[in-house]
Amino acid sequence: MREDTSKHSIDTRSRILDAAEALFMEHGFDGTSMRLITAQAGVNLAAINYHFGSKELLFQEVFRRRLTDLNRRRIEALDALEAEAGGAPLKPSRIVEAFFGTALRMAADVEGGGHTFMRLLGRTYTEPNDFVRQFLAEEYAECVDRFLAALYRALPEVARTEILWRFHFMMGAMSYAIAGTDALQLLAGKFDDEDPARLASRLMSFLLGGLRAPLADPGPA
Amino acid sequence: MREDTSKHSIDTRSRILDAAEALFMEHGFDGTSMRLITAQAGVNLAAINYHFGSKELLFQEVFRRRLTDLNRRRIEALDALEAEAGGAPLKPSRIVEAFFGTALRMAADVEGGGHTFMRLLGRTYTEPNDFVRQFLAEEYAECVDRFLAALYRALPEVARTEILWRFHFMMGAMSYAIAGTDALQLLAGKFDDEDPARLASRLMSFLLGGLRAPLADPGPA
DNA sequence: GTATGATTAAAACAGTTGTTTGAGTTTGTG
DNA sequence: CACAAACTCAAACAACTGTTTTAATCATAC
Repeated sequence: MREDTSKHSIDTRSRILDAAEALFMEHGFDGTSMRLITAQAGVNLAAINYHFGSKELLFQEVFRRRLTDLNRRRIEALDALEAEAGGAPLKPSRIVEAFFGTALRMAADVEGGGHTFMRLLGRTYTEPNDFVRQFLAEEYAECVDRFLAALYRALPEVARTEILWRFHFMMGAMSYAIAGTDALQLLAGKFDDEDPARLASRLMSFLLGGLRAPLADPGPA
Repeated sequence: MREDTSKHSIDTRSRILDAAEALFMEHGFDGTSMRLITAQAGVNLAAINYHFGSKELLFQEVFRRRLTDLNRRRIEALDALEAEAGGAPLKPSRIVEAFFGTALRMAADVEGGGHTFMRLLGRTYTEPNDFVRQFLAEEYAECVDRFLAALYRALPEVARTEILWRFHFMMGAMSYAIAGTDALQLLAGKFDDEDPARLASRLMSFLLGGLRAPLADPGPA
């Protein structure tokens, strides 16, 4: 519950956060018990409720400590693009790169924990828990609004609904790509080595291809 | 545990399966209790263990009764394509249409339960439970092998690793698109009405755009 | 050193989990 | 009708859930 205090406790806090991040990623929210987290972190069971208040609040803190950073960096990248363009509309591919490239760079950081977190994030997009969805939506709101506005301006001739859908599809491809590479080995066998580093460039060209694809036939009304 | 028997029990069985399908979709495997399922199905708590053996086996049966059908239809569509081509290599877009279009048509069937199931399936790709992943991988193996082989033959000049990745990305975009339309409202507000019917054509043109995108720069080795 | 507050520790809390039991009811067959 | 199998039911099982409590330990300022 405390904000932050002596060095004694900040160690316990971050040990809990690290263990929780890895375990939530592996087993989901409902599948991860407090006893599992505290055992892996090497702290007492009551420490979670003492430091975070509840399991839900711990979960939110696991996200907040990284997601705030991620979305801030995304917005900074967009700011830089707009400053560079000086009022002129941006290239859609640059916008997409700013949003997804930033995330993919975080996912490539294995030692710092960014990789684990991005896998957790990818899975959490489809988490069934209500409070998780609402929390994520709030945490994303500002960043998504900024990027959608930029895309609307960059593609004035395209219906906004279509841009929304494409953005949605791109989110899905990225989430799944990050969350699923070593999770569900549906395409078993052939993925293994050397690849994670090149995931970013592969995914990015796929996303841009999808973004640039001709709009679908509206079909029979 | 029984294979199938009197009309008394097949009603109980399918009532359980229907309730479980909807609840697993809404709350996930760990988040759905047996008491919740049996209450919604209007049957006794012990009925699940009696008819299916365990919660895990019920979960698998929820998938098997629809997934077997889906993948069989996919393979039939591919068979039809190959018969029509008579030995000539297929157009990649036709292959992709056979795989994803079949799924999207199932997802468009709201009354028959296909919609609910496909949303469940989309979420389950990133389910953290071990037995779920292994079960899905087995259930998909034959179908995925057939379609990958077809894509390899249709795109002989493209490295197989690249095809694998693109297939992976396409799976992600579709899963997320189906599972997430009314789940995580990250792109809140603007999706609502009239759209679900046109999801298929929108997604398909996005997927094909991604599939046709120029290959990524291999980058620094 | 002693007092003060922050942190940790072990134990217990009430509630929920999936599963099993054993008696009851229904169903189909001779 | 009688018999046996299939099925349903309420109750209980032990194990586990997140949380709280109470006492012990630690760090720090006076």
